[in-house]
Amino acid sequence: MADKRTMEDTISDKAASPPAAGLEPINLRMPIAPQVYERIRRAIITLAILPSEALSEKELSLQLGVSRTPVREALIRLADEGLIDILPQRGSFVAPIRIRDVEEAQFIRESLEVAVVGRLAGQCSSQFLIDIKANLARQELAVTQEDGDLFLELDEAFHRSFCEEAGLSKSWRVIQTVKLQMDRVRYLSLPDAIHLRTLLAQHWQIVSAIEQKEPEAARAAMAAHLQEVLGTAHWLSVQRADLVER
Amino acid sequence: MADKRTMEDTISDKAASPPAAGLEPINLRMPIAPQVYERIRRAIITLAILPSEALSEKELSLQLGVSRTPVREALIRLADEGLIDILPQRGSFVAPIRIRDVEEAQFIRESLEVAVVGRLAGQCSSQFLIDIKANLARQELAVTQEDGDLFLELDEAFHRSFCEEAGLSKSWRVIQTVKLQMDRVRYLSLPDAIHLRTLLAQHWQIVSAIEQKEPEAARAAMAAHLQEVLGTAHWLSVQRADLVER
DNA sequence: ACATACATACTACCATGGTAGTATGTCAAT
DNA sequence: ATTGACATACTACCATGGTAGTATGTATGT
Repeated sequence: MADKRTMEDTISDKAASPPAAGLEPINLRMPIAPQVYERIRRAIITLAILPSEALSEKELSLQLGVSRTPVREALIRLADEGLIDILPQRGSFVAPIRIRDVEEAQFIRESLEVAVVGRLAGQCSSQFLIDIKANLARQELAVTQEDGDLFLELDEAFHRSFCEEAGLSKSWRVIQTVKLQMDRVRYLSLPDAIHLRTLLAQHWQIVSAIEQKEPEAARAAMAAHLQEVLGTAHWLSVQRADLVER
Repeated sequence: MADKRTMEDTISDKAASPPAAGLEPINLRMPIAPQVYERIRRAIITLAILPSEALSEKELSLQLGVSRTPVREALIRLADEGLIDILPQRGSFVAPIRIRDVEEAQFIRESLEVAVVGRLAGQCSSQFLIDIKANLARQELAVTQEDGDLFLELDEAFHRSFCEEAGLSKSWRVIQTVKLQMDRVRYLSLPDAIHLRTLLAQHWQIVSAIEQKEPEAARAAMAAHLQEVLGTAHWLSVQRADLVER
């Protein structure tokens, strides 16, 4: 028992953890718990695991080829962040997409990120403007190539860079956490290329306002941009009522 | 082994978990992990455990009379919230009071709570105004009696009630989490009765602005109120440089 | 005096087994 | 058909032992 990471480098094929239903395998040479968290989070966000689906410590640990402890820790953290509902002694379940939760997540994110760009419009480095325009150029490409996943990645970096430039790393963590509630909605609306064009245009407006050093304009542009997701959420709540809980 | 909660109701005095250095004993009939979290959190906030002090899973589990598992889970959560630094394979330590972290926590809290009262000034129930004035009356008493702990408790309820009235429970959780970074500062400044009078006056201004349905006034009053803590933080960083890290 | 190897004593991390609690199906009694 | 008792199969929760990794003191070699 407890072989852990010894002799594991020898590529043993005995009990070579099953295909793992869409979960990529774990690297046993690095801290396991964060990897498990990341795998499950991605699976939920990309709807590889659907809302209300049951997750059990035991089953996940078998699929991932690790023990139940790191799985349990990952589930606790995901429950903290509202992606999972843990019912004591009953089971853990992927949280449904609650329209109410998406709205509040949006409120929190808007409050914070509007304040962040307000600061940035007052003072930011010229290098920051160069870097973020480079990012926007890549977003252009992603949109024309209709590469939704790439756009999502660049969008994440776009928003994160505001917090980084302002020296507000903890703020980004909060945003990132509440954003999880919207990410499933965003993922569902990805295929819509027209929608992506809209988002990109809004990104440009935000950057312009910052460059012109107009805090109020920047705040307004960011608020308008972030409120986009509310529209798609309501749209999905009728279009995909099977996934979204009113 | 693994006696858990069986035969534990018989008041056995064998190995009756030591005095526990200021940590109140655990009720083994209720979920243990949350209780452990709460005990350690309180001990850190009230500076019963000082910044940079080492915490070990094993020692805490012995003091509290529980196993290492719930202790470990509590420490992970506290690390998530920034009250503890976990250095893998080295140890866990109470996070120092970093002036930088206090400032960012203040930024996050202000951004959120200003937005909340802005909403409330637009629309709130009359019952809410009655309840919150009752709270303020009790705050008056706490101040005149110089009962700092009671004031802190009422202050917490005061701020929480805004989020509750607005139906923003998740927002309160975020505020509560970042507030942890300031709580140690607030705790240090408690004995100052004059300071408490100032805070109470600010509370009244906020409520008045809401009652008059003046969102901008309410936002400004809340912002001014929440910025108070920054002053005391900087004051403490020279007065108690032993506790506060610049 | 000053590096360098090594034993020792910690730590967090992970694996694993046992326990109470909950849901559900089965079957008898009404 | 309904209800209630009970066996069964789960679950999350907790206790505990083993492992690699890190720090530190202590000799040993230069």
